[in-house]
Amino acid sequence: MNASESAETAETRARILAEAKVLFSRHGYHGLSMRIIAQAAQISKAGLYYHFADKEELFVAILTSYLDELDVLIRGAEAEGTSCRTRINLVVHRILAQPSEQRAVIRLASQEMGELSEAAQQAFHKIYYEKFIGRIAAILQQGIESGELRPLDSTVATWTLLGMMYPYFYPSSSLHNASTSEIVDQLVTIYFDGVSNPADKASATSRSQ
Amino acid sequence: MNASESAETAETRARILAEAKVLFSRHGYHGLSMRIIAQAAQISKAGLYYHFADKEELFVAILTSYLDELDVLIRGAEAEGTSCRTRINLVVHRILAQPSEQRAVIRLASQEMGELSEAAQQAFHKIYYEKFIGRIAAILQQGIESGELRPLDSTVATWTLLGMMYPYFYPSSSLHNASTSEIVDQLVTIYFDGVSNPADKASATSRSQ
DNA sequence: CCTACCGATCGGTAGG
DNA sequence: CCTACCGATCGGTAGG
Repeated sequence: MNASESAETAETRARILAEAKVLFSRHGYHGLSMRIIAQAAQISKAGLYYHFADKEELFVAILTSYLDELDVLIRGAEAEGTSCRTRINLVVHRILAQPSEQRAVIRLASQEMGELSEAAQQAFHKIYYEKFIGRIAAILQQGIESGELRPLDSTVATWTLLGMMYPYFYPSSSLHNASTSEIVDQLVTIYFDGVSNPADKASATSRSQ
Repeated sequence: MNASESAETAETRARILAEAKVLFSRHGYHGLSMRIIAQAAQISKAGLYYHFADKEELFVAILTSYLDELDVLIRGAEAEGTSCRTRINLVVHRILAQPSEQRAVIRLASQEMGELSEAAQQAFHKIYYEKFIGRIAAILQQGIESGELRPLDSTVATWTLLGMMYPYFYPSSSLHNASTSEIVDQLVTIYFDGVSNPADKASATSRSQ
């Protein structure tokens, strides 16, 4: 009977996390109250506090759980891809293939990190870099070292790539319905080849300005 | 005396807008209270409501005032630049040359638009596209039509460019101290030429995957 | 003693 | 523009 009680507990906890993830992504940290979360998870507010010590702990649980998913996703892409470009291509395609509530957590993290306590901020910042940012940067750095990419600052290269994905991290954008594989291809191609027409001389001229 | 009263009123209003802009950028719409804004602007909370009907009106005033700045900035770049690339280059350089509190308003707008009332949302969305997004898209569309850019979706091209700038729209990022002209050059070059090494065959191979 | 909560209410603060 | 407040709701906790 203990086992079934624990299973119910885990189920409730998972339901809270799932509901809160969607709502936090939509309204931000301060824009969402514990009352609303409790309502959505069909539980009392006090019940919420049985599972999570406070609002911050619940919020951080959402972020870290998603980072674990990203960790798996990136490991898979690293293993399957051979070149820097194929690996990045796989990572971008797979992240943008996720349901928008999932990938919206990336924006949520960078957006609301500053609202957390100093301790939570530092702890989260660490795993954020270990499991996500640092991994992307490492793939790009390898590409720079192997000569596959031009010699540029890997930090700039990383943030530029993540930035390009950013518009797709919003929950209710018109872009989402359209985030098909073709659009993702366009995005990755812009990153790796740029938007200039190679057959055009004007772009090469204006480039030196 | 009316004139001097108006001048003082305008001064107070400007002080409120300046303080609130910084604080909203740091804490988001719901993360900042009218009490804190009043404190920062050295005014009573009721005094705040003398100048702005409610929180939303103050918030929207910050956004629209910045959009007017962007309007001037983009007009200037359109007039000075000749090619698509030079014009975009000017726009990006000038936006990222602004103090971080200024350009942070762009992120603030896209981030918190959903928290506004339906009416404010629609009104703001309109001028947001008229003065900013639509203008960038038009410059890129010209580049596509003239053959300077590859034939791609101008919406995707626009959001990709804005996304690349996004990391620099955060107020307290380590990237800001480093947003020198050189880094902006790297960013624009990635956009127009991509990150791949032209002398490398592997990137061309993996591209067709 | 445990678990998985509930109804009610705490001290403070929100926008107005 | 201020002092003095309001209805409601905030995050969090009491005993059972």
